[in-house]
Amino acid sequence: MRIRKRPPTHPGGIIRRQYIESLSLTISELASTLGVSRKTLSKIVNENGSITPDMALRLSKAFNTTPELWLTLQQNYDLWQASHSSDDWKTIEAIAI
Amino acid sequence: MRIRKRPPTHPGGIIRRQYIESLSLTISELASTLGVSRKTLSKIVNENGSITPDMALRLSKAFNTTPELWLTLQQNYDLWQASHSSDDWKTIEAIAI
DNA sequence: GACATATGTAACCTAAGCGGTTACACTAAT
DNA sequence: ATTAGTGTAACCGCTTAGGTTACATATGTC
Repeated sequence: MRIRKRPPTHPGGIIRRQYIESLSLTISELASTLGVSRKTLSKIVNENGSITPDMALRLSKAFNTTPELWLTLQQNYDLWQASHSSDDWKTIEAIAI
Repeated sequence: MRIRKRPPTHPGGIIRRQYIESLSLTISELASTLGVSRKTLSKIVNENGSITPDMALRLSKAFNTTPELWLTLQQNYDLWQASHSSDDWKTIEAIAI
């Protein structure tokens, strides 16, 4: 796999820069639009919460994107975190084919 | 988004057909190779468990694939489930751009 | 200055998921 | 009959998502 030195962009940063700041939304407004609590969106935007499949569907409707976009961002982020939080998996031997 | 009538293939089914059956592995053997409990792998193979980022890394080492492959399969599966378990997100209005 | 709004965050709750061990019943092969 | 492999249940601990409520801190606006 490709090795990244720094963590991939957290989806929350993209929501903040590409949508909230660009469109002059407030977190409270957007949370209301998405039908989630202010806390839930705030955690994500501050890169302290995760995009769940349900949230990905909501974002895709609000921003006219695909839900996969958001989940893939989250996936890349989670994968980087997992690969740096333990070394166990590195010693697994490939199964002969 | 594209509409699928039936749920996307669960990653567990692929592990079963493409690896366990094709290579005549046992679940116990593979669990041991992956460094997880038999229960954890069994749940996944029986399509009752999820591929976590950690598990994706383990599978990628054992099968010489990318971890993204496994996570994307799981993502597609989870997304389909989420989109069919509630209709809340369907009524969200797109934000004007 | 007084007030309202937006925000981050903490405390608390419920519900759920993951992963582990142990144990039991079932099946299939030897 | 015995063994190996399996599904699965019961239990544990830990973590997380999401909600509500409440507080302190800005940053406005009148």
